[in-house]
Amino acid sequence: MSVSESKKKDTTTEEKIKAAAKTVFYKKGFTATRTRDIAEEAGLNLALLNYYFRSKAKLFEIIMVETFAGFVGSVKIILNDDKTSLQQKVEIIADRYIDFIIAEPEIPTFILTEIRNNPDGLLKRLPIREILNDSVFIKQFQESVQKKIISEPNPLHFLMNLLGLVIFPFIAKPIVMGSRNLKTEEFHLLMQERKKKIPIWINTMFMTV
Amino acid sequence: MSVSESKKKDTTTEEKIKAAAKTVFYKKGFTATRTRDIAEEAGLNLALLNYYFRSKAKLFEIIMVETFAGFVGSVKIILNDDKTSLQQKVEIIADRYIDFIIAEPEIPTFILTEIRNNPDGLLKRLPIREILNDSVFIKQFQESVQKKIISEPNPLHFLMNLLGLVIFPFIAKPIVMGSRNLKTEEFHLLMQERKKKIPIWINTMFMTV
DNA sequence: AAAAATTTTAATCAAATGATTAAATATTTT
DNA sequence: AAAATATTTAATCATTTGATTAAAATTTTT
Repeated sequence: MSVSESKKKDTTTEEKIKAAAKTVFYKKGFTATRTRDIAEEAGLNLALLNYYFRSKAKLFEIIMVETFAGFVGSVKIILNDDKTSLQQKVEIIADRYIDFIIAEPEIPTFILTEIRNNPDGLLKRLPIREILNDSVFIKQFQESVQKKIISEPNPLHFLMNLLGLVIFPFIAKPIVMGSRNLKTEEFHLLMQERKKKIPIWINTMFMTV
Repeated sequence: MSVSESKKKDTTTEEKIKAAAKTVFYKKGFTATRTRDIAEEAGLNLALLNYYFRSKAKLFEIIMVETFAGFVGSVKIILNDDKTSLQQKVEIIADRYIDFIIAEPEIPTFILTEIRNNPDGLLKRLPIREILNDSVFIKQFQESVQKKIISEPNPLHFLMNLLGLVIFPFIAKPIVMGSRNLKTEEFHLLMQERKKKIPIWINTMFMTV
């Protein structure tokens, strides 16, 4: 009573289901996960999924939007900070995203495969184009191109390269690890190295000075 | 009779099924494709799938191994050509792979997601580590490191960057296209540009001279 | 052409799976 | 504490889906 709003349990059933759904959906994708997997992961009765969320699709929808919005939203904030330079933005993105993906390694593949399965559904709701076009990043990029600080006029190449350098190794993780027999810890060290290297690489690729 | 070995039909039923299976498996992955999808795509009776291939899993297995072996095999040949320099290898990989993926745009995501679903199964059969370690590429790379032509000692960074620059834009294609409202043709032009740019980028990233 | 072998089809099965229901249990309100 | 409300459970349904079967059609062999 005194703690008023909080429930007895530290996590409510609804939260448990969402957490379990995230775990399973991230790992297996929508079609490959069975509602029973989620129930089991949560340690709950199957019927509760349909009691709290109306259907598997609805539950997935919620997880998907949250995940995707979080992922896009955090880049948006970084790209729109007018107190950081282009170079600093690259450093921040490399640093934050590598940490983020190490903590949630399934997310990149999850997002990419679910967009493949349903490209329109999500992309229409997330106005990526507007976010990008109106961003401080784009302004800074165009200025730098004009001042000939950057040699590549197309910001898409810049972003594809940056995100490719950050994200691709995680997507290809099993191959990367298999190609040199790495343990998880060694793989993570490699990725930590990249936090410092990626900004340098991007610099030498694009910056004329 | 005279044309001896060839059948009346230009494509046998078995081939039709395999072609249809490729199309559907590539687009949707193993779990999300129903055997009925494949039958429909092939314009054939469902029971034929089990007549020619024993099961969905067996059919998938065949497609998967062929695809993966083809993909890895072609890099293997390029990496082991002792008549080409490191720089030439980069040029060839960028050129060939971008053309290949434009022709078969679903393959990268297909391979990546299926490895995620079953990392051991395939990677154990494809000896990536051996292929890489025994390659001419690795020798050339180590020599270049010793001669201080290359600044980065770890070939994994080199390969991750190269393949990331080539493959990532295709994996993220819906996002890339959405981010600037590109038509497929414009996206392809972007990728064609990258054939020339990637070798230059890799050079400026890694080569000291 | 008849017989044998192969290929294809329609119908059906069995298991998996998303969803529902009605009853049981727990919690909150009165 | 009793009544009302909310949550949880076990059992079950209906659909989907991979697989099988027996018969029909086609092709090959004799």
